[in-house]
Amino acid sequence: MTEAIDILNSHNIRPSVQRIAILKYLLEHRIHPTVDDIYLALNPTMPTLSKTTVYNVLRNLVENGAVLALTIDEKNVRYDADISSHAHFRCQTCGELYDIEQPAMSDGNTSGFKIDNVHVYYWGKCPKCLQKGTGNKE
Amino acid sequence: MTEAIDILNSHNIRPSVQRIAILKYLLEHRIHPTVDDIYLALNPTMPTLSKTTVYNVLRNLVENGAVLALTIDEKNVRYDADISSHAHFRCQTCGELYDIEQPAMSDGNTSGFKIDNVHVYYWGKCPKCLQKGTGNKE
DNA sequence: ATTAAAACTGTAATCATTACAAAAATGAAA
DNA sequence: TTTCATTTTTGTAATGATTACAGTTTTAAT
Repeated sequence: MTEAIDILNSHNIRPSVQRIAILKYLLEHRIHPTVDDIYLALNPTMPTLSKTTVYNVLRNLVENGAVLALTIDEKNVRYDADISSHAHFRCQTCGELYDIEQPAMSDGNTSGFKIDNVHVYYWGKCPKCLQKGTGNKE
Repeated sequence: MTEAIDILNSHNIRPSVQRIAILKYLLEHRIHPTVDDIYLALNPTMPTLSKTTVYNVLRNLVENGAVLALTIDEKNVRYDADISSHAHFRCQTCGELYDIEQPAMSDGNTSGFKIDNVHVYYWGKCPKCLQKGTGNKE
């Protein structure tokens, strides 16, 4: 499909081969990958791809609002092609990063500030890990 | 004041000279400083302080919930001794980091997740920069 | 005073990210 | 379809924050 190309065009980013491949990967793998994840995933089919290009392309995508950069992980930045309004949850037990519903909050103009962007990060225990740790006792 | 000592004790962190100094600095300078800010500020009066100690102490404080680690700045982690519920705003024009009111949001148990912690990061234009850029015209 | 545990220090290593300059690709004009 | 300017990509080297580690100092209890 040409969804990646459409997105690039609509954000005024010229659809080069590398940009298409990286955005396409993000669109098809909603796992909030790191730069390394993306590079390692594309490398087999695109051996000439440079990791610098992955960094460059992602910065471009983020600056133009086509992709989100998540700093919920203390080690690496993670990337998300889903730019719709949603929050992120990091399980402190298993480390998994979830998309969760964005809570309703007073947006717009918070006491004199012009707000362009919001990120909501949650930490806690995910349903799977909650179940495991439920021995009924305490 | 012994506020720093009280906080350390209440979080079961032994109040060493370095821990008191670092937490005290955070309490008295609500500027969300970086590790370097803290190290450079304390160094003149504490020449033997090691930057590694600043890292160690801050990790300890954060792990024990005495201090917040903010990842709103893409370069460095910033630290905040105000652990009450509040959000953070980063002005994309002047770079200033503001404390702002935490919006009311559905907390507690968001669809099966046990939530321990929330960070809300806003980006946009602060009141000062909004005024500067108001030429009335468009 | 003795001693074991905890905390601190300085240096070296790690690792993500960026700078940079050369090479390649692109696209418009002739 | 050549020419040329611009954009993009690439690989290497540099940067800079953070961590690992091992030795030293401090602490607190006996």
